[in-house]
Amino acid sequence: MELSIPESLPPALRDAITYRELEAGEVLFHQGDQAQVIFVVESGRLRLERHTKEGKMVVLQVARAGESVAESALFFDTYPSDALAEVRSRVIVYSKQILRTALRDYPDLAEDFIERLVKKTQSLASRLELRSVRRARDRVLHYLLMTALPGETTVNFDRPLKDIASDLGLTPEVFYRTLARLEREGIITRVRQQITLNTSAA
Amino acid sequence: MELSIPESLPPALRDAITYRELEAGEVLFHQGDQAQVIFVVESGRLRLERHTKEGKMVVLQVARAGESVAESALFFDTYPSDALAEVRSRVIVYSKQILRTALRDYPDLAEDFIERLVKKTQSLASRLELRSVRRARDRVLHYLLMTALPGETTVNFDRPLKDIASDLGLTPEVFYRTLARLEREGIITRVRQQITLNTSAA
DNA sequence: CGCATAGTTGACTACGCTCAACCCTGGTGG
DNA sequence: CCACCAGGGTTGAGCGTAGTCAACTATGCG
Repeated sequence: MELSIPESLPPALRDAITYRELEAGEVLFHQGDQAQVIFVVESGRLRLERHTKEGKMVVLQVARAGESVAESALFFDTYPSDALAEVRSRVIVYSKQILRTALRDYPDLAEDFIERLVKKTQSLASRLELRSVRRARDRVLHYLLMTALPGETTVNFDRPLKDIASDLGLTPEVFYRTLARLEREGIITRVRQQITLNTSAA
Repeated sequence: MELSIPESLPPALRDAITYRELEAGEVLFHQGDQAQVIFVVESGRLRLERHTKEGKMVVLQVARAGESVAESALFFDTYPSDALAEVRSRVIVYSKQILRTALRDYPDLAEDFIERLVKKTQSLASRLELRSVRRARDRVLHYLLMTALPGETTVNFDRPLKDIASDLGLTPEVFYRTLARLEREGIITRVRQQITLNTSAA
């Protein structure tokens, strides 16, 4: 029983599901909006971001197919961030009240939900760790190492580099420069949107 | 039924509880240690921190009485961070297997656990947002605003300022300087470990 | 073909880090 | 009771590096 697989869900919850299509760039919800529902990405890609009064922006999550979004709505009345589609996307919409009931009635579902949340906290903790690395060069390397699948040395980007830069908390200029420098130093090799780590990375 | 209140727990879980006392500075677990148990702080204060290879450190959480620690052990085999007591502390120790069973058997408990996790993700997201503010002055103000209880304008620190600085991702020197500057500008007032925001903060 | 957006590079600036010196406090022991 | 010490707190000076602004090229996409 998994939140992301409607067919696996109990009837009460399955029947309450609706869907929503989003064009690239379309906003799903805004920070502060009343939160009655939570979402799972069915296809495409959503970006959750927070904006500070000074105009700074942080990417909290990039949600791809199967990932859930706005679980915090279960315990809060409003959404804590903005969410928008980076590409044309389709999301599954779950009623908050019905989901809460289902979580109580179906231990499998609750377990799946808890696992999602635990992984989300892990992911956020990793990003926080990444941000603590000050030098752009080190941060980029750290990022590449954590992003490359275990055993792999190649990272493929399906989004513009400037978006990756903002994930990293760097300006695009600094990110480009840093990649160029790492390539000049022979530490990485770039082919289009694909980056390979050359040295035997620890 | 709350994880942090042993008396409220079902017998199977309540009987499996043990306790551990920690001196100030004592380590509860290290990053990478085998994770068989999770914890709730009964008294005192724990700090969870991650260390990068380059020697940088990030504080992931400061856990006080009632807060849970290392929930991720439920789904991972090892602890993802170090945990140590900042002051003499006492923690409740829960067996991971028994807790998992209890979460399936007791919806109230699962609900409490989910709520804890949701709040933790919120808290991590807030720290990430804080880190995205670059200027020390703005970051400190942001921090003071988010730390002051709603409606209040005063923040009391029960830990050394240098620890707060590291929470903020600033060196102690920069933090001291920034506080001094804000005080000179009349924006805050300091009395010992207590800081008051003067202006009508938005 | 033209426009929008991503990517790239240079030059300058701002600001946080580092190192270093010093003060102040509380605690310890002679 | 004082001397000493350790740690937190504070301030100064100089450096390194990420940010910013700006100009330009490359790459789609209508």
